[in-house]
Order: sequence, then C-alpha cells, then structure tokens
Amino acid sequence: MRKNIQKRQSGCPIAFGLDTFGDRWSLLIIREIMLRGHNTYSEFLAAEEKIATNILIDRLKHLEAENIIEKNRDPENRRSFIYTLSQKGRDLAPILLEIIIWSGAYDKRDFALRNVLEKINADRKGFEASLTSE
Amino acid sequence: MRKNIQKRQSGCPIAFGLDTFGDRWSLLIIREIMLRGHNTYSEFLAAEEKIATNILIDRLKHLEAENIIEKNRDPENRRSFIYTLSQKGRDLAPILLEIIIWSGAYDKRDFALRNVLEKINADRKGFEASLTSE
DNA sequence: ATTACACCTTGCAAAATGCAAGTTAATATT
DNA sequence: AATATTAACTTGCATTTTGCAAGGTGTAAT
Repeated sequence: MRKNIQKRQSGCPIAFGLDTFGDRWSLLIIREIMLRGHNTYSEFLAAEEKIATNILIDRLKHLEAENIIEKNRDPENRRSFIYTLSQKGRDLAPILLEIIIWSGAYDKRDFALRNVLEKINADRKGFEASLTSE
Repeated sequence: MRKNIQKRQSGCPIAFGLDTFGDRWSLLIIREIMLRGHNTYSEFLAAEEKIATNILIDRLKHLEAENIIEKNRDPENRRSFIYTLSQKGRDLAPILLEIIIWSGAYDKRDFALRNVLEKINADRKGFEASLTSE
C-alpha cells in the first residue's frame, strides 16, 4: 500500500483537488457510485477498467479518510459493505459532469455514458440535482 | 520518459478525460496558462508545486500531442517558446472552475486563487467567457 | 570568445501501480 | 457440525511512473 500520498500543500485549490481525488482511479470509483448506482467492493472490482484489488482498497480507504465516501455494513447482507457518497462526495458531481461534457465533445468514439451526456444537455440542473440530493 | 500512458479504452468519458489530463501535473500546467497567464517552460518550472524538469517536458509533449496546448517560438525572444491553449484546452475551463468551487467549499485553508473563486461566484458565465474566448 | 539564459536530456533512486496468489469473516449447504 | 461459497481484503514481487540531480544544446547578449 502507498505510505501516504504526497501532498503539495501549495495552497492552490486545483492542487488541493488533485491531492484529494486526482489519481488514476478515485474519480472512476466515484463514477461507479454516482452514475452507475454501484456501491460494493465487488461491484467496483467488476468495473470494465479492471482496478487491482490492492489499489481499490487503498482508494476506498483514502476516500473514506477524506470523508468523500462512507462505509457501512449492508443490513440485508451482513457479509457485504455498502459504500455511499457523503455530501462532500456528492458535491463532486459538477466536476464529473463537466468531464463528461468535455469528453462528449472531444471523444469521437461511442461511449457508455452517452445517455448521461444527453440527460445533462437536456436538463443539467435537474440531472445534477438528482445526483446531488440525499 | 514514460513510454506511453496506459489508456483504458473503456469507452467511458470519465476514463477518457482521466487518460487525457488525469495525472498529477497536467491540470496544474493548464492552470498556469489559464489562470496565471504563464506560458513558458521556465514559468511552469517556477510554479510553487516544483515540478521536475523531465516530468514537465513529458507533460508538455503529451498535452501538445493531445492538441490541448500549442507550442510556438516567442517572436519577441527567439530563444523562448510560448505554450498556449487550443480551443480543446480552453474548453477545460469549466472543469477547473468546478474544482476551484469544490475546493473553495472544502479546503479551509487560505489559498492563492481565492480571488478567482470570488470572481466565479460573482459572475461565473462572464469569468468563464474571459478564459474560454480567443 | 565568453557568458548567460531557456529549454531540454539522461541516469539512477524512490514511489506508485499492476498482477497473482493467499487469508479472513460471514453465511449458506450438506 | 463440517464443508463450501461469497465478499472483502492482504501480501509479495515485478513493472511502470515519478522525483531528483546533474549535464547538454541552441540562441542571444557582452
């Protein structure tokens, strides 16, 4: 496991954001929860990008330590844990949406979340509210 | 130099964005150009986060290869190069702004771009237009 | 010709990531 | 009550990326 991600402490908000979720995997985990309704370790593992188990648990612990996600036992399946977004995590929605919009403009391939892009374009505020509210 | 950043090819716009600018440094270089008006190798090197020279040149080449920035000789100082954002690069502005907004909410320290955050809050569309237009 | 500046390259050490296999804890099955 | 299965991890080691320090190249000023 990584010791402790190197923080830049430059006092810049872009650097702060990158230090918090700016690695190769964190935003993909957040996407799983926010846009695909996935919320267990096994579901994250099954994501098409094939994250390694040690990296996954490391990022889940990190995001939990940063209060972006919360971990609780699944009351309906006591050997499973449910990861959910905190308000701080849900507030990342506009960042994800802007990335989707940008990629929608510049990635000419078909892609899985095209429907999400269409929903954003049709009613950004409404779609965002559906992600951001409790 | 890195051989060639490993692309995920998952067909997801979040993954596409991360493959393009989702490393520890690319968005900071874009911040230098977009928000601080810096546009030379030396200016990027002088940024407070202290990027290493090999990483800097690697990212500049990568961002140029992705058509996010353009490199040209400075007509007024022929031993210098000027890096500017392409339209594709300028279109990253909303993503940077959302990161700034999010960090503004959750980073309780004082930070350098607080003034930018205030401008965004006062007139997001106007501020964004000032970054995004030619 | 010498110096300085701006941009880069190179070699090596340190850290992060990726891969494969093994472990633990809760529940289901025989 | 033993055995198997599922879900969530852990560990060891190879590969890749990053970080650091030093050196090299092209342009221009003195």
